[in-house]
Amino acid sequence: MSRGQQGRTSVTLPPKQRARSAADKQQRRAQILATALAMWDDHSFASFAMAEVAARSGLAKGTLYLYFQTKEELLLALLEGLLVGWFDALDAGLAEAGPWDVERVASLLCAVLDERHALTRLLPLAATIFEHNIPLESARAYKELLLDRSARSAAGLERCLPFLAPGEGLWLLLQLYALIVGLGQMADPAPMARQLLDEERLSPLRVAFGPAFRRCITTLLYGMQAGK
Amino acid sequence: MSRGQQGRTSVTLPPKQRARSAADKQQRRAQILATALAMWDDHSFASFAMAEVAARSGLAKGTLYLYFQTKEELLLALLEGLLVGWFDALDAGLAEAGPWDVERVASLLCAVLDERHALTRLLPLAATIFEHNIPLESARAYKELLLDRSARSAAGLERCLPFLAPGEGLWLLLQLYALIVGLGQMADPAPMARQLLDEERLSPLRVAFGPAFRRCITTLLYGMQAGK
Amino acid sequence: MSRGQQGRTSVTLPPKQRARSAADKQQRRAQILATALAMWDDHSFASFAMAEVAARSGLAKGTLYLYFQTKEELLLALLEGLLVGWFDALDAGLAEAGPWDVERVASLLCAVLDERHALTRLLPLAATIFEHNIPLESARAYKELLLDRSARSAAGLERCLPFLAPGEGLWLLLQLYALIVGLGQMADPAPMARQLLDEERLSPLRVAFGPAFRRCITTLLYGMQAGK
Amino acid sequence: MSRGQQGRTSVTLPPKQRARSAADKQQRRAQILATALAMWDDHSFASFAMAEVAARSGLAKGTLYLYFQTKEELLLALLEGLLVGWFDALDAGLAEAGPWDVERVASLLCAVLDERHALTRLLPLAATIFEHNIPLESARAYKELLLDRSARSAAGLERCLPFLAPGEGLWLLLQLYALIVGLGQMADPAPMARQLLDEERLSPLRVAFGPAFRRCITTLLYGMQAGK
DNA sequence: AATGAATGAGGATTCATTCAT
DNA sequence: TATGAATGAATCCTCATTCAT
Repeated sequence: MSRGQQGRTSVTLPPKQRARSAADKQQRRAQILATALAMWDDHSFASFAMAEVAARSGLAKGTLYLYFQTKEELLLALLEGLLVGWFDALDAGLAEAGPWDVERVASLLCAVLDERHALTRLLPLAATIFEHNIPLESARAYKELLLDRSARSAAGLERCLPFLAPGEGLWLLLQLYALIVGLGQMADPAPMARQLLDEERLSPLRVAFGPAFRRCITTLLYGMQAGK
Repeated sequence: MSRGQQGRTSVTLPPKQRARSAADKQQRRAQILATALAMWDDHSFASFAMAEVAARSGLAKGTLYLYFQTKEELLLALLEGLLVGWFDALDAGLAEAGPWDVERVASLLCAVLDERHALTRLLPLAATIFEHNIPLESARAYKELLLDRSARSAAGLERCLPFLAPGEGLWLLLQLYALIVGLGQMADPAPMARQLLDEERLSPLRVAFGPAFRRCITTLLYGMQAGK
Repeated sequence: MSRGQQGRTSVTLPPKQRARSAADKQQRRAQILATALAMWDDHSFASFAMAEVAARSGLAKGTLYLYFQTKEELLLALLEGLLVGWFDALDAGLAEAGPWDVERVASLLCAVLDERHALTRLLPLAATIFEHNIPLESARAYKELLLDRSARSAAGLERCLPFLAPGEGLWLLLQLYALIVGLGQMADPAPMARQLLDEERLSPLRVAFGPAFRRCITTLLYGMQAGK
Repeated sequence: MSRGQQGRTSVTLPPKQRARSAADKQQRRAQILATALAMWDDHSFASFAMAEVAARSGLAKGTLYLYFQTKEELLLALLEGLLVGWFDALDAGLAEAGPWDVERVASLLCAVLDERHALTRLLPLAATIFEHNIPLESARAYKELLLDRSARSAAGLERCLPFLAPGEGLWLLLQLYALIVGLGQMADPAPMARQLLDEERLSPLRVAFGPAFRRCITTLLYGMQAGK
């Protein structure tokens, strides 16, 4: 009988307790990712330190390396988790009954991202991650996940927005990725940049992610519709 | 006869030769930036090492610091130079006589960026630079440059595209920045990512910057036009 | 049988062997300090390099930073250790039964310092250390240690030398610190200075720390006694 | 006719003007030393930068090296100047008619130092200077100066204080050097140390140079007198 | 004599990763 | 499985000094 079945009601495996069963290990992995997610809010890739992940997880540094081969693999796993959540929410939304118009789709796309602020900071990181040392297999798994889920959601979009030609759903998603990355970066400035933007003179450069994202999406959708 | 009187036609000041006049110094500075620009193609912010800039420039490490106080200041200067060139070309294009339609503006915007591939990799770096140690004044100078030139070009855009309401020119430019950053990141993958995208199965994720950028711009412009 | 059970009699932990227990770590720390102490003999603050400490300790540079946050903290720890030893010896000496006269106290003070030659070179360093980057807390801890131990020893001195008024014990110690620093500097010249002092003509400038210190102390004590 | 005789009333040679005559050169040297003296107040040996001396002098860095072979030689020259002034003042004071008692001599010694605060910060530096690269001849010149002037002043002291045995004058001076160094260091703490000493708890460690120096001298002199 | 651009050795510190326990 | 001490490569930046002009 595994420890996991001994009536332990807590969902979380106490740190420093050995994860013996596969389920325990999965849980530990998830805990590490949860810690990393929380940390990510106030860290850049460079300042995101494995030592701090370990400390915040209540684990030793070496233990992290039992679950993730490198720092990059850990961050990639984090990104995957967020993306899956995002796709799930999007697909669920698109599965609802119509009628769909541009505004409703825009609302859905914004709502789905709204709860996933970390994604806007993590998605641009993907490029940085891939510049570094990650196992080819992890990289391929990520790309395949991205493609498969994109294809599925693209189909949903094409279903809800009849003016989209075949293939335009995927193209729309690619544009969204670009906007998430680009607007995310502008809307989330480093402390010094934020300080500068607080100056009245520079205020026109301020960008609020939510409204800007919505405005972009809407414009894009109307543009695609008009293109017919 | 001094070197200065030899009608030196060469544009490049030989390394290790003292840059005495203001012009010489400007030239040396430009050389360093040119070296940095070339290096930037295969380096991330973290791997971009001052030692390598020096070595590639044929200069000593310390010499770099005569021209740029920090690594960040060097990279910010690089970005500024590219941006200024981009704005100049854009403004020059917009100054030509009309008639302007969406397609012509899109063509201009693409053409202007086409020769400035490095910009798509450097613009997203700005966020990283600002996270690090640069003098507040350098940061402010950059932001003000960005704002001033954006405002000027925005006016040009509003002149050429009558359907743009006041303020929409700047908004359009902000969208462009986001797209440059976002699409740039997707179109310029790290070596490992590129290798993966070469696999047939993942080919739908391939993005060619030029066409994608043009398609986005066109869609956005039609969308803004339709919004009237 | 683990290393820990082998009745390890050696006082020194072999370099590169992991210091696992708290005792091991304390020992490693002490080893580093011992290395630093030996090095200090032929180094100034500026030339005292962490790389050399590491090399001489048979450890990696990074390892030093597991035990001391900065170079300054290491040197401050070295100074603290020497001071504590000095105070301990002084207090032990003063605890012995009297009768105490000036000569006996002078003898004690000299004897106590005699075995701690490094102190005369390290005490003046304190000023330099404090000019640099150390945590405020480390600095305060040092100052409080110095004050507490000084106060305790001052009490001992006042007990043994009845002609000392309350407060004069501490004042005497402050004078001693000044003499240790000042005479220490004169008695321990740099190689070039030593070479010069070897010249017959300059011999009057030679100072032997021990006798000079004793002569100063004696004079001071007689002076304080006469002041009554 | 040298430029120096052309009725130039200013005592100072304008920076960047060539020093042609020997007198001009001497003047330029003196200017550099004056600048260095002013700088020394807020600099340690390490932070005392030749570049700043040059800038403050209105000269180029290279020019300094026409007058002083190394940074250390410059500082040694500065120390020599201060010492000579100190000895001059001391000898002048001792030349006045008696009667001399301990208090009057102490007053003289304090007064003579009082105007030369920089000396208390520079004298301890001598050791550091000699640890570095200075020409042997400069070093010997300094030592001989120190010895000669010490001998002369020692004679003056022995004349004024009849209880001093032959040789005790020089010994007294050596003690003074030690006290200047030692007390100087305690009385002139680095900013962080000063901040700590401002805390009430650590106030007993505060030392005011003037009173402390006087008290020490007095005690020493009474001690030497009593030793008869 | 004056300049100041160029030099380049040198040092502190960080942190992902390993591996002995 | 968990640990965490040890590693060591890697990087930015300083500054006394030189030397071509």
